[in-house]
Amino acid sequence: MSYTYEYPRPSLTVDCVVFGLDDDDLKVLLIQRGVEPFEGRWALPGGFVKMDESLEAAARRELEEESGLRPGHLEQLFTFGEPDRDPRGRVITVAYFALVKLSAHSLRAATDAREAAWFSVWDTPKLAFDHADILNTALQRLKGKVRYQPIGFELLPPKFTLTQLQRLYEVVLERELDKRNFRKKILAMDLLEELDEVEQDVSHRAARLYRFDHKKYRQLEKAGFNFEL
Amino acid sequence: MSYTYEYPRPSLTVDCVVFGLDDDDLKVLLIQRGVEPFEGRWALPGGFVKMDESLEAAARRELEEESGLRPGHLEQLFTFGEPDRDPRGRVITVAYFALVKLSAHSLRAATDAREAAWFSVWDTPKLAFDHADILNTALQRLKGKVRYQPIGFELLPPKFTLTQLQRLYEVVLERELDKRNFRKKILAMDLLEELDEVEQDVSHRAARLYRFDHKKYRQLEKAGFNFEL
DNA sequence: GACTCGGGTGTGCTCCGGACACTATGCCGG
DNA sequence: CCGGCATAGTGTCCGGAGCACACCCGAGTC
Repeated sequence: MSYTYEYPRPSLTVDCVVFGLDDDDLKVLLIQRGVEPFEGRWALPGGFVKMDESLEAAARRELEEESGLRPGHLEQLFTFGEPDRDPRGRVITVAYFALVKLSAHSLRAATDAREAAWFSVWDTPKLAFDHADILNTALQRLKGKVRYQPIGFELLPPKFTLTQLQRLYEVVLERELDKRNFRKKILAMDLLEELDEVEQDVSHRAARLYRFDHKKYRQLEKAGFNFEL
Repeated sequence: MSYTYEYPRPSLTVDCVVFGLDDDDLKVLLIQRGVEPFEGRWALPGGFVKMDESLEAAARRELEEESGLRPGHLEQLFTFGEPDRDPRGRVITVAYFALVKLSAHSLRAATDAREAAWFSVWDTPKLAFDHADILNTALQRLKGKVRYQPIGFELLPPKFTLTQLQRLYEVVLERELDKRNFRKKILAMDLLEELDEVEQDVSHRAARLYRFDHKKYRQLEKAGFNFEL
């Protein structure tokens, strides 16, 4: 089966930049390419868009196929379409930006035998295509967005301590925050549910656990409230 | 000449949402379609991407061809790719968002005889395809972006009064601002060059003219300064 | 020369953000 | 059992920014 058109057409792919948080390290999911071009190189997970699926559905599908992950947050990032970005010819890629709770998932072997692994975003191997640009763009987006939308919670386990939350912001924003001011501010928003539980298995005083209240956030959002840290 | 591929491929277009400011009204550029589908309907300017041009270049080219405009600001907005968004088949469109100084340009007749015209963004005719969604997305982007990046100046003539500038923000943000606070804030940024000129042909006291100092802005930007209104 | 229409200016109060250091609690090891 | 250690958890003060507010100015018109 083949397809013929009057004018040439580019290929269309999606690529996903998936972030996860591992204690004090921000990780990105990469897969090792099993075919040319860039065979053996690490790259962002992604692939071709099917003719009857939406772009976002394609991103979810590729991510599921290549890593087994189902992200808690997924949004379109940017479309990369420089004519020479792929040596095989004109390929446009719609990049997506995703967050997963690293604690909750273990990586499944990719279906097509390529390896998938988490890398620190500050120390990635050389990437295929223009994927370094894409990763960079995603990092900027994360940095910008985390401050005025409560998406950071998608990186943490459902129950977390305030210190974990603060660490998350410190890692993403690349600067230290004052503990008291941070707690004051985040608690004042009244978006965290204080649980009757504390963390387990620590060799010091255990911290209280909190949960993010999605329902309350949606209510406040409707009422014109703006999350801002 | 025809082109044959092993797998089906979508078509790729760009569409531009071009905003201009006409006194107290925010305008968007639309063109009237001369061919099916949606013949006679108004739509965003745009067209197919050539195989050897970048996405942004395609946006600029289409805009120039269909209206003669060269925008002062152009950035990628979002990529729309729902499978059914175009009745002719699968068409992905990369939407761009542009600002022009309406004062400086007159609309050239479109080369392909379709009509181009400015419409108030609050009162547009029914648009072709999903262009109403695209316009909406662009409006949100403009609203969000104008507050923390000095792109609003691209909508004003090179020399403008503070009242004009304030009106611009009021129109875009859809709320009134306090005159004194606005002036205090914008002047405190030290980004406006006060000229030795005043506006002409007004039947009341003439207001002083200012110019935006791009060079100074780039300096401050490098030094970590954040525009914010 | 009086009127009209926007232009242009300063102050005080309030609230928010940021700097800052000590006590509390639980575990561990000696 | 007691002391040490590691992190949890908490309140105050100060300065600057945001906001509300009202009057005189200058130019053109009639």
